[in-house]
Parts: sequence; structure tokens; C-alpha cells
Amino acid sequence: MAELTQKYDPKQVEEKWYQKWMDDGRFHGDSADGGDPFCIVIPPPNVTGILHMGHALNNNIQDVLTRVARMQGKNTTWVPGTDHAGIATQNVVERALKKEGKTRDDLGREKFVERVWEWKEEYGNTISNQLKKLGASCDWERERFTMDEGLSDAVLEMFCRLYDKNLIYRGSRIINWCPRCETALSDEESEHVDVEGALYHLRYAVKGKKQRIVVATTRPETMMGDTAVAVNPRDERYKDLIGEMIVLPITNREIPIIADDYVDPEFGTGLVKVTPAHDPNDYEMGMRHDLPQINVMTDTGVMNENAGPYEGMDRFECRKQLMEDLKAAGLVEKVDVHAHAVGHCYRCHTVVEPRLSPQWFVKMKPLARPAIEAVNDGRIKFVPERWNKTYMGWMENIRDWCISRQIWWGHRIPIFYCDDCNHVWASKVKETACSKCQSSNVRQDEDVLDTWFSSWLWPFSVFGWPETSEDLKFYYPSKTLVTGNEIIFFWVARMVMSGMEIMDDIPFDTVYIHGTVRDDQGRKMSKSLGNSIDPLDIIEKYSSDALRFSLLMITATGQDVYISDEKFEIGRNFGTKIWNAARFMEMHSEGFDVKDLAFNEADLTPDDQHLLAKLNEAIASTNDNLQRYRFNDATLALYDFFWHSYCDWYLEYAKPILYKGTPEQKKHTLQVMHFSFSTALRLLHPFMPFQTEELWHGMDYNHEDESIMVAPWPEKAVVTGIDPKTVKYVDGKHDLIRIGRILRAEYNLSNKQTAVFFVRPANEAYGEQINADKASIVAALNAESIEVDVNYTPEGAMPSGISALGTVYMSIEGLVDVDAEIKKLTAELDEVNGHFANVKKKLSNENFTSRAPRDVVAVQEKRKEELIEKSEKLAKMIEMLRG
RNA sequence: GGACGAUUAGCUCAGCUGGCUAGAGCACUGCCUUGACAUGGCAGGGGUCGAAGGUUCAAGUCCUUUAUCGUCCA
Repeated sequence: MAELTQKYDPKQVEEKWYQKWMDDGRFHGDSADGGDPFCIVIPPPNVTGILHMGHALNNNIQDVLTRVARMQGKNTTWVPGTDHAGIATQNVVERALKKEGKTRDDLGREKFVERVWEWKEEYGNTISNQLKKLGASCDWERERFTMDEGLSDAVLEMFCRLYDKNLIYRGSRIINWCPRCETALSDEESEHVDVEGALYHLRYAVKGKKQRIVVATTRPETMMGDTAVAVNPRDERYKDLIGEMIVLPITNREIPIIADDYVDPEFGTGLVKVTPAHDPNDYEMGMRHDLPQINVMTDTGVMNENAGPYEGMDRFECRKQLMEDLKAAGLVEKVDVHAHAVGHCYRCHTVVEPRLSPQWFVKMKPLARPAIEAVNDGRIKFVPERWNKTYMGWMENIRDWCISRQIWWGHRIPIFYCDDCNHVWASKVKETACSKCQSSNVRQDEDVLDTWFSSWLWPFSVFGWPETSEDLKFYYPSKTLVTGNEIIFFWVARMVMSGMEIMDDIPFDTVYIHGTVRDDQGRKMSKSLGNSIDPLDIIEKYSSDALRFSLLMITATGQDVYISDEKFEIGRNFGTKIWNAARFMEMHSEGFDVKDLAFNEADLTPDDQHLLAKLNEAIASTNDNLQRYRFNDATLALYDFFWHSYCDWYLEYAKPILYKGTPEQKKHTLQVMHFSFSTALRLLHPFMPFQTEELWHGMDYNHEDESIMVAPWPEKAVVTGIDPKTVKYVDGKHDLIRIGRILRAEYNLSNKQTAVFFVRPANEAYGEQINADKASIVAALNAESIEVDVNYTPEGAMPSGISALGTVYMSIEGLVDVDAEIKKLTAELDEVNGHFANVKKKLSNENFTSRAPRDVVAVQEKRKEELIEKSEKLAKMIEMLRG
């Protein structure tokens, strides 16, 4: 047996094993090997990304699932990769350029894109490398990037297919425009943020009348684009105004007052300005009433020539100036404080400008139908189930997806225009001649596609689609998708749609949605708040295993998780505990063959049986909880087994045997220990991959297997010959020991002081068992001796307590504090009587005895007996003390 | 405005199909450097389960209302 270091050194161990696993090709799966496929595709992080706690949790979970599947002998692949994050990456490179005093226009499109590729080559592997530090057992040979050749081909193929099916179209719609990124965004990419804004009440003059009306708006600067004022047709107040004309201030343009049901008479004054080019509802109204559309801003959110005197002014600057001017002209009725939700760019948090713009869209309704069915009929399950509703809500109210982006980094839209015959067509190849009139006067669309247009193909594009491959056939559909709730719309829902459309099959059968990682005050971790905890710092400080184990232990299924540095001590301390337990075993294992663990089941002592029963429970619980994605419960089961069952009880029980027992006893005990430990180690491996591998080798458990990664996964009960009655006896024995220790503690006996104990067992059988098993109790209690006697009666005042196996007395010379004893026992008696009263009340209630299930009643009846017995014992003991 | 989630010990959270005498980790108190481990051991204190109604033999758990916080959607 190799010698374990006194202190575990995670840094060196973790590096060593990850490299070894890679060298040995442990992470790779291949369809050619056949078997039972198990596939997970990673939610591709942004290529600009650096690992944060959300990633750590997310990938940790995937790794656990993957490692379990691998140990179960499944043909496993976990496909990693990154996405090109169009806007984010472009922003990063533009910032770098800015430092050099350049803009992307200075470079031109081609040079700029080259520059982004350079950036990607240099920095793009950061997150993948960080995942390796986490211990992620990704199939790196399959690593993909959404802009690589194959995936780009998939994107073009998808676009052309949908275009040819008329599921992609170009049209002028109100889209979300980010004036900072200078591109359109999808509805999902505009994040609604509640802001304390203002509701401006403006006076507009009615043409030909003295009358002025008051219109309420949150965006006065769009006034220059107003083409109507609208009222609800049923609003009596304004009935007479319908059809009149309004003269807009500043530009003096005349616009009509129209009637439209959309107007909410309760909002503001019941009169709203209509700006069809800057608001989706106004756009709809404009269509209904055939109103002109006047765009008043440029791409950068600066007022344009339609804004008259404000041309060239930033939109918010304009709002301020305009309001001052209107105020001066006496055209402001009032300004109310107004809380409302304003769209912000999800990449740069600039206020989004809704704006009329020609863009490319995917028609979503036809794609949604099969995706709705797949979840409705249970082929795809969300865990926790409630996310079904979120998914369905979005699917059923789906709106067309704006997929064109006015940036350079991304897949260029494969649409070609002929400037001679105006033919428009989609093509996967770079066209130089018109497919209709053969003119060479053709040009490709300037825009690129939304990044999500490539990631929605991920579950099949990573396997080479549109090429057919054995891997695609074998691994698709994947098993579980693990992700956070924030990308259900962006990604999960769209993958289901693309999967159903292209593969005619679901992309995964389970979507596990985990919580969001927050700081200890419940705030989202963010760079700007400076509250993020860097997983790499935690790994440095505590180890990767500690990070992983702690994260899972504190993350309840689907609930948000609050973390702080100290939380990771859980995992570190647990690792230390296991390490030291292993060292202890090693100390006693000289000359012992860990490969010979076939102990004789007839020789199993009560404590052996108890430990093995606990091991079985741990196996069952781990498996059950994994199946239900209850990772915290799975880790808790392992924690509890190792720490309490194994270390606190069994290891302490084993000490006297290992130090003083016969060679036969010693061998038997070591067999039980190594058997249990090595089994539990395998269960723990997916959660703490590094340390378990180190111990697997350090303890020489690695039979013919070279790695614990492929050691057999413990599936179910491993030992027969465990008697439940014996297990229960040991539970009782632990209780007895606890009672004895309490007596010691109450009288402040130091560890050096031994004490004489007397036990009056609850029955003969227990008496016999205790007698046969006395040595272990003597050791646990550091007792001088233990006398077991069913008829034991103390001669004088003795400290005592009642355990499950019987009454325990401790003999100490002349030191008994009789009053304290009486007080203690009386308090206990009161408690027992309280419980007894409750039970009695229950049992005398006929409704209970007749309606409750028989076993529930039986439990209460048994309890009643026990309480009576205990109460009597206590009363007698008190009486005796009183003398 | 709608939907979902949370509210349980000082803190962070479990508690799943109602049977609970409500658990864990951290923090706290006392004792202990004992031959795996002080990143530890043994023992201990600490909760009318946000509030109010209801269903039930039985409610932390189910229903209704409500308050507070959070998330998503409009």
C-alpha cells in the first residue's frame, strides 16, 4: 500500500489526475463501441466568458451525471464547446481597438473579423481550461465552437431550409434597437427593468379651437414622430374630439385625433400620443388607421432631421431640452413620478429603443406546435416540474424571432440580392451571379445572425449535422439538459423546436433547471457589484473537490443558492475527514491484502452489520436522489455515512480490535472496513473526483481497473446476512453509549477518569446481547467495567439515565449531587408525561383509532407503552433518590 | 397587472406521498491536544414553522385569504 501523506495536497493531486485521465482518453465516448448511449451537451458558454459560480454549479451537475453514467458502464459522452457570442465578443474586440484609438470602421469588415478570430485564438480557451480545473470530464475531442466550419454549415443549412419553407422572412417591424451596440435585438434580449421614470403630461393645441388637450407620455422626445393622438371610442370625455386635428408643438405638424380600442381610458388622461415608428402598440394602431411612420432617431440614438431643432442631440438630452422648451411655452400640465418597465440591452444595459426597422424574422408558430406537444405528452420533462408552465406560457404566446443583427462577428445571412432583376434568394454558397438573370450585380445581405440561431442547433450540430454520422445516430437525443432558468426561452425552447423540425425527435428527455447562484445577501453575482466569488479562488483556497461537494451540498433542487467563502469549508473539512480515516486504516493494514475483501458473513458482529446496513442505505439513497436530481440529498447521504456511520461509530468501534484484537478479528474487521470504504468511495467519486481517485490508488483498491472513473457503480444492497433486529440493537447500543457519555459529561469526568457503569437491561435478550458485546461499550464509555443485571437496583443515589436498551447507572464515589439528579429526572419525567398525555389523547379519540391507518395507530400504541414504562422507571428513580 | 418561487433555530437551508417527539451545516456554550483527524472529538443551549381562516382523527406539509421579499412575463 502506498503511503498517504499526512496532509492531503489537493493542488498537486488534482493536476496529476486530470492530466492522467486526459492522457488515458477516459473522457471520450465513441459510437463504434456500441452499448447504452449516454450523452449530455454542455450549454456552450460565451467564448468571451470566464468561469463564474453559475458555471461551476452547472458543470458540476453535468459532471456528476456523466461520471455516474460512465461508472454504470454506459457509452458516455459529454460534449463541450463555446459559442461565439456575437455582440459580446464584438464589444470586447472593439474595446481593445479603442485603446489603440481605432474603430471597427477603420479596419473594415474583413480585417475586423480577422481581428476577432485572433482574439478568439488567444483568449477563447479560457473557460474551457477553467472547466478542466473543475474536474469536468468533458469529451474534449468533440469540443466545438459555434463559428467553426461544421457548425457554420449547419447554420446556413438551417437558414436555407427555413427560408425555403417560408418560415424565414424579411419585414419592417418594431424591434428592440440597442443604440450603443447599434443592432437589433430579439424580444428576449431586451431585459425589462423597473425604473422610476416620469409621466409627462403635455398640452397639445386643437386646431381651430382655443381648446387644449393633455396627453400623457413617458417618452416625450418621440413627439416629433407622432402621427396621431388616440382616445378610446367609448370614452365620453373625448367623444367630440374624434376627427379633430392637433397641432404638435415645436414642429407645428398637424395630426388627427383617432379612436382606437387599444387606448386605456384609465391610463394618464385617457389620451395617448401615437408614434408608429417607435412603439409596438402604436405601430399596430398606425397600421389599423393607416398612419404615416416617422422615425426620429439615428442608429446611435441621436435625434435625426425629423426632430427639427433637436437634430443631432442625444435622445435623453433631447428629452431634457424639449421639456424645458415646452415648460417655457406653458405646454406642460404636470410631471408625475411613474414606475414602469423599460427594456435594456442584455449585453450592455443601454436603454433599448423600440424602433421600426427592416429585419429578418423566423415564423415561430409552426415550429412551436411540435415543441408544445413534446412537453405536453411527457416526452420531455422539466425538473422541477413547474418550469413546464414557464415554457408553455412562452411557447403558446410565441412571437416571431428577430434573427438579424447589424454587427460583423457572426454567421452572415446567406441571402443574396440581385440589383438588376431584384431577385432575392438564399444560398449556402457565396453567390457571384444571379440565379435568375445571371447578372453578376449581386450582393450578400450585410447582417449576421443572432448567436442563438447557431446554439439552437447545438444538440445535433455538434455531431456533424447536416452530414449524417454514426455518432449523431447513436448519441441523439441526448439525455439531460442542465441549465439555469434564465435561458429557457433563449435556448432550451428553441432547441426543442429545432430538434423537432430537423431531427423529428426531442433533443433531450429531461431538462434539469438549477437555481441561480447568489451572494450571501441574495444578490446576483455580478462584476459591477464586485460581489462575485471566483471559483478558481475557491479551488486555490480549498480545492476543486471542496468547491464541488460544497456547492452541491448547499444547493437544494431548483432553489437559488446563497454562497460565501466559508460555505466551502464544508467540502474541505469533509475531504480532510475522509483522508484521515483512510490514513487510519492504512496504519493498521500492513500485510493486509485489500483485494481480499470476501469476509465471512457468519462472522459479522452487530457493529459490522450496522455499518453494512448504513452502507446499503447510503447506496440506496445516493442512487434514489440522483435519479430525482436531488443532489443535495445525495451528498448529504454520503456525508452522513462517511462522517457519522463510518468515522464516529464504526471506526471508534474498530479501534480496540485493531489495537488489541486477535489476528483473525483484525483481518475480519479490516475486510469490513475496506469493503465499506471502497464501496462508499466509488459512490463519492462523481462528487469528489480527484480525492477519491487519489485514495483509490493510495489504498490499492484499483484491482484490474486503472481508474475509479470506470470502477463499477454501486447499484444496490451489497451484503446479505444483515439481521434488522441486530441493526436495531446497535442503534440502541449507540443510544446507551450516548446516555453513558451524558452521565460522564454531567459529572465532568475527564477522559482520563474511568467509571463503573451498571446497566439494567429492558429485557433478557438485550442483557445477553450487551454482555456478549460488552467490550465495545466499555471502550466507547471509557469504563472501568460494566455490570449487566436485569434486576439491578442501586443501593444509594446514583446518576442514571434511560436508554433504548435499558437504564444506565454510573457509579461515582460520594460525589453524587442528589438535588441535581432529581431535578434532571423530574424534568425528563415532565417531558415524558407531556408526550404521554398527547398520545393518550390521540388514542382515546375514536375518530383517530377508527380512521387512521392501522400501522399509524400501532405506532402510537407502542409509544404509549414505552412512555408508560419510561414514566414509571423515572418515577421510581426519583423516589429512590429522595430516599 | 399576470405567473412562479421564498418565508422553518442567530445565519444559510432541508423537511418529497399529511402521521413530527421539526432536522443539517455554520455560529454559540462547556469539557477535551486520547495512538486518523483541532479542517477534530464529546456533550449542550437555541424554533408557538410570516399572519389569519379552513379541510382533516391528524397540518411545517393540503385549500383560501393576506403580508413581505425575489424572479420572470406584460
